[in-house]
Amino acid sequence: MSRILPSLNALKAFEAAARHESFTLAAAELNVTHAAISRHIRELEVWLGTKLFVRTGRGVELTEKGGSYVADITRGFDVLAAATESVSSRRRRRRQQLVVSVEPSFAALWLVPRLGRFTAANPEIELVVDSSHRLVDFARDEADIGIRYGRGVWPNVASDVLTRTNMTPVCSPALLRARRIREPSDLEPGLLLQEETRRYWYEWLKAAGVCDRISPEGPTLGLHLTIPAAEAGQGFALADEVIAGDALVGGRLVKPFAISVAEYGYYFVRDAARKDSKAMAAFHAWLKAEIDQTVDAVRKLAAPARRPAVSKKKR
Amino acid sequence: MSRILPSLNALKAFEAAARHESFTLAAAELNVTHAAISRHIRELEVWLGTKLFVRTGRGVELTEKGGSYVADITRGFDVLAAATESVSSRRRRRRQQLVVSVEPSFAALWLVPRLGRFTAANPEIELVVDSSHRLVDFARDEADIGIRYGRGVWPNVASDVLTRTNMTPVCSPALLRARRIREPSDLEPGLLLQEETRRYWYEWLKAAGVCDRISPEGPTLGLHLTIPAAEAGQGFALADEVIAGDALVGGRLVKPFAISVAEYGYYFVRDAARKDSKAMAAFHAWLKAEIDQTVDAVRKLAAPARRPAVSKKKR
DNA sequence: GCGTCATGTAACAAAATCTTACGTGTTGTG
DNA sequence: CACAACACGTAAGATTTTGTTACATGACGC
Repeated sequence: MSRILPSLNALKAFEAAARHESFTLAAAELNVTHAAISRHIRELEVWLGTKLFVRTGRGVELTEKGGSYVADITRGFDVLAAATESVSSRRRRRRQQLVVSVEPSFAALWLVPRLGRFTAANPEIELVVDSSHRLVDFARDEADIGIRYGRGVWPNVASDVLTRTNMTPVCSPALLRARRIREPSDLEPGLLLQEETRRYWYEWLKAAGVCDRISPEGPTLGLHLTIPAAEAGQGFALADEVIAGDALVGGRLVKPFAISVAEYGYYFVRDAARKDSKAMAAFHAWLKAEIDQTVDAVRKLAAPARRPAVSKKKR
Repeated sequence: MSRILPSLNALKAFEAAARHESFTLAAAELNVTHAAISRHIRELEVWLGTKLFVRTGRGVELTEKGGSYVADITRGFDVLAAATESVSSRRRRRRQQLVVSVEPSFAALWLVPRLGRFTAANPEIELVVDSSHRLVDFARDEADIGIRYGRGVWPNVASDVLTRTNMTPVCSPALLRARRIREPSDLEPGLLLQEETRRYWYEWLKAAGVCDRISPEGPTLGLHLTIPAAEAGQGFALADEVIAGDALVGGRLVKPFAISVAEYGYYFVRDAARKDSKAMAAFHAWLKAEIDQTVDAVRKLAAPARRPAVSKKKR
């Protein structure tokens, strides 16, 4: 049989774009920009003399021919992949290790429940989660990247915002009903669950206009405990859409007030002097998508004003 | 399924090398140098962590794993190719046209009988054979390339030697026996079949040391007729291993003398100012291989001293 | 013993692919 | 209805991948 094939890289791009019906998502999966996918698809369509996608408003849909083509080439790629997997003797040892330094609360409450999705999509990357309170020192630590909560400006590192957050108290619905709390001034100091630092509570109480009258006096727990404690009805925890996202969406926590401190966010932190590996880029893309999904889900619960998406800094 | 694949270009290189069990032949098929194939194979072996070939003395053999891998990926490529062929609406119109200017004799006696092999291997190239006696003028003619017989030095064109040849008389075995011809001086002038020019006969007769006594007086035919006439026993035609190759190998013609003029050859002629297209490169590679095959077959009939292979000029 | 052949590979060149930056049109939201 | 956000399109330049050249090495044939 004649073996005329277009660029196989273009075929990969097409298969991913067809599966997602999105150039943007295909780009994220293949760790390239949407421009690269767009270019591959265009050239493939010219080469074949066949339209593969119809460009709808903000997206694309497969044409009939595109649909049958992707069904067929998917089988071809599956055959190649199965053959490759069965002959490869170093596939596991080929796995790249990626050491991620995260705060324990973020690890426990958000990252670890989601890691299965990352590792399933990226079996070639061996993720190592390094729980640490302190900012990673890339010159000394083993970590490749860090995820940190804060203002995003730290010395000697580059940081990309993953999402900006609104820091506000959360509590269980039962506690809210039982204590008849309607205003910040209704808060009882002994119910304000504390982390290691009072700083954040002071900031919020000030934003609420009650910092001169109320000071947190609840038990001091780690953040990874304040949220479950709040879920158990033991008080109010300061939290944000990410860290409390699952509990908020699940109805185990609610936000009693609209007042929030919008100054902090989650940041993807890396060594400014170092080129991103493919694994780092893959993790970053996955992480961003997952965090965005969490935040969107929370923001749909009660519609506060939409905040503009923060554009990505240069890598 | 996990979809981890090595470089698909490397897979293509591997498949061709495995099919030929030769990096050199795979390179010719894919229009690259053997170095590119070697590099792809090495990187594929590293990536997989598996040896695909055993390097024997002057060649390679597939390992067991290599053999099963190529069997599997060939199916994958076949699926991709079949899918591509069924969806493509412009495959024929995608065919590149390649206009080749050749001398009528070469066309009739050598090229046309072989063209099927080229077009079968390169269905995407539409070959146009332009028979012409004169050297192609690339500024005026439609031709992309030319094939010419001569010394290889022409103005305004670049030429690559396809093969150097030995010009010598050929005749049918029956004629040889009937006329008891053992020496050049035994030749009868009326049996020396002529083309448009006597030049070549004079050169050969001089090399044979009989030019002062013998002059060609046979009928004047075109070269595309002198060979069949010689096959029919009507006389001696001046020919070479290429043009008379099929008849020599088939036993319809023989070379009565070892004396030959080695000054001429077949040349691949192209516009020096123009970059080769893939089609041109493909045709050149195919042509060279076919001509070499013809010449080798003739030279095996009666083993004259091996002539050194002429190295390829810079493209 | 020497010439030829096939593969190996470093260094450099060429081609392919990707990114950036901006544009365009559609959609969603206030 | 206006404006912000989103997804795709594409030119120009940057980066990566692939190919070529030139030479090396070892095996094979004469």
